Amino acid sequence: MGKEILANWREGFAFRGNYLIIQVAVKINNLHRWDVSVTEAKEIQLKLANKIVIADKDINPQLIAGVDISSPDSHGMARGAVVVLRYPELNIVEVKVAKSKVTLPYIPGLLSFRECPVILAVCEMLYNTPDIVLVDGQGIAHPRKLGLASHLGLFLDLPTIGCAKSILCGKHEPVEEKPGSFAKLIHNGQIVGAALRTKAKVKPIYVSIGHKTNLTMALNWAMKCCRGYRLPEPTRLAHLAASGKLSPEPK
DNA sequence: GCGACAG
DNA sequence: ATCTTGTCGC
Repeated sequence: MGKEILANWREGFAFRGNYLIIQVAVKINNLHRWDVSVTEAKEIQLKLANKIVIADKDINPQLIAGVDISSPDSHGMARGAVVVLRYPELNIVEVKVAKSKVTLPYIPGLLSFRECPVILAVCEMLYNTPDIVLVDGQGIAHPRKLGLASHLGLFLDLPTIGCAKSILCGKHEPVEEKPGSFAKLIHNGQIVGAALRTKAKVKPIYVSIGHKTNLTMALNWAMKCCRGYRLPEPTRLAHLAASGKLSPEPK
């Protein structure tokens, strides 16, 4: 691994095209040897979190994307998927799927180091540039304010929204049953996101700012991308694509 | 010290 | 994330 690349990663300026060779190091019970300790990875997150931009104005998206990765197979290969939909119809404009080697184990709080390379690799294949990207994971609703959606947003330099299926940190009051209802997610006395009821009688999803968005936008666009399922179409379809259940060709 | 813990 | 069939309800 080039020191330059690592240095750039540390500063949050890893170059597009080079991120695949970035190896972020994590040492876990002496089972693995990596290049950066857990402590260092957390310090990197704190630095990157300072670069997150909160949008002051909304946007009128024409293209909304969703990203996800499959769980790695026995060889550590995972499929990354990105689906681009046209808004408001939500019809498929582009689907890309690509396999990458996953090098890090899953560690709560460090998910982005595991998934970013896979997702960035597939996003590099995109012909279209989405206006917003919905991500299957937290944004700033994270112990160090740098969930997958935020980390990805910095690398893509695009507005991102975290749409997680469960809580990483924070608490909230019960959410009304009516779709569109939400309850603020509070962590350390701060509003870090919200539990959003996307569908009646189904558990809420957890929405938070990724990058270049704000909570109002995040809730609004996540909700407007829902079509009768618990998950918004972009991440729902990306999940299907990653698990090989959606043709990697435009319909 | 103990539990919690995105995917 | 994953192991897993049918089934109850809108």
